[in-house]
Amino acid sequence: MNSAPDQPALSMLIRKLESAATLSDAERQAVWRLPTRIHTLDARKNIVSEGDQPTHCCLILDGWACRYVMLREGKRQILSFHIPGDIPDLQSLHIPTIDHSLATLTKVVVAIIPHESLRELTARHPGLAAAFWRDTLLDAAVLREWLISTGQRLAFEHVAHLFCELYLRLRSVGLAEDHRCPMPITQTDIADALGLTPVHINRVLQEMRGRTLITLQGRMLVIKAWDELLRISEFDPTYLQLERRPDDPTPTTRARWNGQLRHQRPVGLR
Amino acid sequence: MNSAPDQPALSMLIRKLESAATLSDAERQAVWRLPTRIHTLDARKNIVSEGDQPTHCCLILDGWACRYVMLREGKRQILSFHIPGDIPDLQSLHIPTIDHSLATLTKVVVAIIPHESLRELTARHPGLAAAFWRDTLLDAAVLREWLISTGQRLAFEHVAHLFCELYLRLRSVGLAEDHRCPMPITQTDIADALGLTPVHINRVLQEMRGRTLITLQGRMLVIKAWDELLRISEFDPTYLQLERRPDDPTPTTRARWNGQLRHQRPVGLR
DNA sequence: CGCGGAATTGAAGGGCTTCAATGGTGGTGG
DNA sequence: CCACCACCATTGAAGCCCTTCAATTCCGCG
Repeated sequence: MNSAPDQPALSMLIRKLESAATLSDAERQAVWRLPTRIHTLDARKNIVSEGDQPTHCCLILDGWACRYVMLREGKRQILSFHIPGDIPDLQSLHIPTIDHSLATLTKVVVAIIPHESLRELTARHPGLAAAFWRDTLLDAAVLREWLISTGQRLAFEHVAHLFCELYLRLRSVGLAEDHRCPMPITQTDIADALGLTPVHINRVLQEMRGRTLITLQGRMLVIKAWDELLRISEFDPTYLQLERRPDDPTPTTRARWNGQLRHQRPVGLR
Repeated sequence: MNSAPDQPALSMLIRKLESAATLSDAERQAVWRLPTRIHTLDARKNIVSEGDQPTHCCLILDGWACRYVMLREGKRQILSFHIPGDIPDLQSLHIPTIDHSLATLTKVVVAIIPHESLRELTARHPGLAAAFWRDTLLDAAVLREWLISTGQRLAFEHVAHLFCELYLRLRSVGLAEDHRCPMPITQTDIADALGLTPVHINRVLQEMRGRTLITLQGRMLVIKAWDELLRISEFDPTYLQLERRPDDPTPTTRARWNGQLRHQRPVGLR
């Protein structure tokens, strides 16, 4: 682990914050003055552990990380995957004791920012506070979609949904294109994220390959049938709040059924 | 549906915000000046629908609500339950298009607050912005715990965990005591929240009654074996960030296994 | 008192798990 | 540069948790 001052970290942060709001010059410069330290971490090391009371947040500059908890009998639930541009522990700014662990999946480069500085920054600049707040809200939106998948989708649909999400998130930070993206995680990681077993994930991937939906080898995912994958997983990108591109799925045709299809009414609906 | 000016609504809001932070007099008075309108809604009506772009937030004053989405074939996933004191659509303040519906489960009384007023309030008072932000972070913490349950726990454990959570949340706003609380939802609602079928929920409840863990009748839950329910569900209240009481489970004895129990290391751990 | 939603029960089946073993592969060191 | 060795991926068989389908009973409410 080394540490040094840095600027690219802050330009990545500013790009992130400006993805939704437009920052004033004063705000941008205030971010620019944030003190950061760069750290490089090996793969599969905890960044923050459950029960910790962090004094810093970390901005991922390179590599993948994940939130997770361990349960009895060694069961692990991965709660989220994090890629460059993410601030996975931003919440620790307002919730002192962290209720899950944060760990690297690959070798990771992070920028460390003191809570103190972020508190001062957001207190002085409401626009920045809103931008950071929004970032944690998007994080929750992804979490909701994971709950939907885990609760309602079959393993095949769930894996498809995860791949769609990760591809779009990676593309939005310039790390994917042409339906190809890095996928530097194991089948066991995917299993623990989806609440399934590695054995079953393996069988699902076999079938995806067999149906020529994807290829996945050498830590690289290629989606060969994007539209099909979207359809199978009922993927609607609205929750990611990304700018749309020509070949993207149209948020207006959200593949969810808003009709009354159960024998009991589906909670209200008008 | 009726509507009228109100003050009890704001006192409930202030109590909520002060549960963590301490507000200054100026902040408290600023909240006090928020314009609110009171509405009464029938049971099982949508408050906000997926795709809407709300211009107001709603503070629940009485009754229960839930977030949910509909999937193909009439499948429904409930994403959260909401009780008095909650602001289930606070996120709409910074995420324009809502990606799920919000509906009443019982007859509900809400206070409606314009986004405009909340934006002005949080822009002027960073402490209040932080308090509202924190509220959405706690919401996400509950969501994470639901994902853990759905991904890793058996139906029996999952139901137990839900009951523990709801009891503590209700008690924290004065709506429960002595291990008894209202539970005005159907077994189908529980099933859709847990990603299970009503039939199976019914069987789980049968067994819970048979083992004298709970009684559940007339929309009232009585937990007859609190400690046992905590143990079974590996319930750790840390994520709720509530003040502790004498008979509460101790956050320090979090029942999660932080040892290395898998044949592959559980992501890091130093 | 009768209606409709909710709860309950039984039987059969399916998606996924568990257990156990084998095959593959990338990274490291000699 | 190649060989070794964890770790990861893959495969098969048996079993279980939960689902599906279909009645039937219970219960709150007008």
